Amino acid sequence: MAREPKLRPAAPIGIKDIARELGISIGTVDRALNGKPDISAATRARVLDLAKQLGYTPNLAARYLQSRKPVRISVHLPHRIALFWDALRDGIREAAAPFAPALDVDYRTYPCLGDGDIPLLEQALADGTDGLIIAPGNPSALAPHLREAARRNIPVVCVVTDAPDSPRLLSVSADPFTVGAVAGELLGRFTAGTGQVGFFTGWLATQDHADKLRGFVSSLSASNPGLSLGPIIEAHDDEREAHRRARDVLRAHPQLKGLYVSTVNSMPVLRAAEQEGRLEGLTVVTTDLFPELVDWIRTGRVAATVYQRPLTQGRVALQALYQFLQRRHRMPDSQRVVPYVVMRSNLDLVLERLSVDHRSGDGDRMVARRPEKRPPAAKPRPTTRRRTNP
Amino acid sequence: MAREPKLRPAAPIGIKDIARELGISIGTVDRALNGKPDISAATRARVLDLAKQLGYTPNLAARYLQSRKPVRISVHLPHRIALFWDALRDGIREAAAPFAPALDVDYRTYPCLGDGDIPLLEQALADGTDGLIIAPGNPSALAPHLREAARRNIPVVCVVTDAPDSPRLLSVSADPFTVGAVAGELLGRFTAGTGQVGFFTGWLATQDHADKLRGFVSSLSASNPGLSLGPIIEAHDDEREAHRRARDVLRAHPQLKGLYVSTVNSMPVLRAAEQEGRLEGLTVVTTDLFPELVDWIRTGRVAATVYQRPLTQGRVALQALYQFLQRRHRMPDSQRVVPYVVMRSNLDLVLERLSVDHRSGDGDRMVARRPEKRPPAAKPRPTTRRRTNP
DNA sequence: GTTCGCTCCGTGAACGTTCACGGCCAGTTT
DNA sequence: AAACTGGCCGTGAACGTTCACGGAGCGAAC
Repeated sequence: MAREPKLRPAAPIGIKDIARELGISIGTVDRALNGKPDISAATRARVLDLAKQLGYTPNLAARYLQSRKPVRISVHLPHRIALFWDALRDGIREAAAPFAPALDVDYRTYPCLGDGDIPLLEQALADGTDGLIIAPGNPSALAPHLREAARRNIPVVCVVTDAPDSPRLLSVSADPFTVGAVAGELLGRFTAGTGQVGFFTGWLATQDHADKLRGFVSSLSASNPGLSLGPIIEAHDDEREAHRRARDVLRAHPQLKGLYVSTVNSMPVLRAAEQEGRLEGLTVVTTDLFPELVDWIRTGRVAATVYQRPLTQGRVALQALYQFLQRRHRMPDSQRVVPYVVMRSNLDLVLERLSVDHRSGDGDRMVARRPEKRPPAAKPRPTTRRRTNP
Repeated sequence: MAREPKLRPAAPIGIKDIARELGISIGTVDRALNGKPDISAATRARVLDLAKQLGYTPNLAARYLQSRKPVRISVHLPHRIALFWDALRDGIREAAAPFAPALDVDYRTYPCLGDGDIPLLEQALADGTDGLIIAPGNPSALAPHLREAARRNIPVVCVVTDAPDSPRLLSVSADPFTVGAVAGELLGRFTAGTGQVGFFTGWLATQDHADKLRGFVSSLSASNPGLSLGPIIEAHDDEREAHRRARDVLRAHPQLKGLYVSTVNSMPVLRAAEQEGRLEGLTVVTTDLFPELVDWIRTGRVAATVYQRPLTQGRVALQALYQFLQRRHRMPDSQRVVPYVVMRSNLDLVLERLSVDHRSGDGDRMVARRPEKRPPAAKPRPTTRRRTNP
């Protein structure tokens, strides 16, 4: 354990080792390994065999040094809701940075989920790209193009949403069932007594939203037998509709104990509850995080929000894709991100992490907006320190 | 937007561009840039100037290709508590994998936090290492060695614990104040009515534990004015002592409403509560996650646990260190990881992530132990899918 | 004046790949 | 028989660095 001169990994075997062993030239080995023409099937097989047997792994440094074209990854994401998708793009950017300049990511944006992604995908396939990161809004319409990508050996990673019936390398998402289940458990444990809770969603026909509802139901009464699911409201991503329906529902259910707003934009519902003077008696849990919500959490009007961590989703997606492109490493085909439970006590920490990722850009997205007004639960200050245990 | 042949980044300038510009040889430029001897101060300055002016960045691929010695990072972590530190090591391993074989991590283990790390550090400095990841158990005793490392330009990253008064590149930790605050908020919101809650810790003299207490206090009554902090128990990381003290405290405080166990090993306290028949009336929040705890959460006997995410801490630490070693990129000197709130509803998802990281090894750490007995809240099954919104 | 030593600098060979080029040998066409 | 074709393969130059070697210049010691 003391000296041990850290024995060299015995010079990993390279292309020329294979050539020497087989008595052929390195050019031929190159052709065999990279699936190029101008080589007989027999020698190709021999090379491939020996390469596998010897455990050959290409030296990526040398490869990049030679043909200095970087790996190209196309990222196709919607514009709306900007805050969410921008964070996702940031996560990708952050994860891609260490690999520059061997990796070249280009971002393309289309207006709205499921609307305009197909032409972009066609174009990327035409222009030639090495890998794709997309958010399939309409999996069935996308399917033929994904099959085409698979045929051409272009790996595709799905983020946030999934296209489970199409060929794709893997999908990254905050498991919607768990997101709903966490919201249900929080609401169940936060709310004392008996009664009903309301569930706001976008479209129930949407897979993700339906999963959230199932998760929510599965844990709500398990956590608090006194609670049951009351009204289920589809807001259709429309501010005015959401506000109107929220108001109506609150009036129709004066006994409502809690709300789970699972749509991206929870503000209309929150404002309606406030205007109806119902906030006192309601426990509210929302989804995701945006500037307007920060203050509601800080003041406790929203008890908690379940954050789907777009930044992390982006990072995981890019890393998985790049690892596959470089060394054909294949991860489990469903990477599920653990959602954050964000409450008043950890809000600042979450926001800190969010703003940190903006060294390169605009910088003022979530945090700067609300300076240091409410002292966010006393900053830690140094005291005596001795030893520490996790 | 359509054609755009993705203009090449105009061939990043290299060592020979500088040489040509200055009318000297690449060997000299190399000596200047890498601080080697055998070069006059004048030419060195000229080269350094021009390099900065031209924005020269070394081609890492070429560098690695040539002098194929990898970057060496030494990781010094305790053995106990194995589960926690092993997970941390796994996080490092996982993050280091993409950079192999240009990165060579060697792990050294000492028995217990703060006990035996110093000789290891001395040895690593003597053997020559490019960077260090450590968990400073006793910052003041470590200080001179950290200064020595700084003098030799060897960057040091602290994980889990910190040595804020010594020079170090940065520290990664789950902010203990927030960990305590989250526990306090959960306990406050989970517990109805009025009364006292107990706080179990290791040593209050420990910085981290004291911070957790402060965080806990700051959010407990803010979340539930009816609750106040009752007994504070130091268990000194001793199973028997913890069990005995827990029993005594429970008997002395028959009205206790809740418990927060902030020590690594919460089992003695939990078992004492069970034996005393007090579990029904107690809301229990713990810290971190280990196999024995899984069942307690699943059955609801433990309401939630605040998980400090050693895996993520390891990943962040390694990435920060490697980025600094390669390109001198410097991140904020305090990387704070957002702790997970783990409850019954997301327990399986967290465990899934944990077990996934064991492709390479033993594999059966947390998950395999408890197969599929209790159906963990209905797996999602496919239904109709149309479009999706985050 | 030769030898030695020292400082500073240029030279060229690696490192593991990729790729364009050209060569050889079969078989087929003029 | 010469010329052409196409399949298969070897050759060698790059890619941007690092590093060992050696040489030019210059002053000091013999």
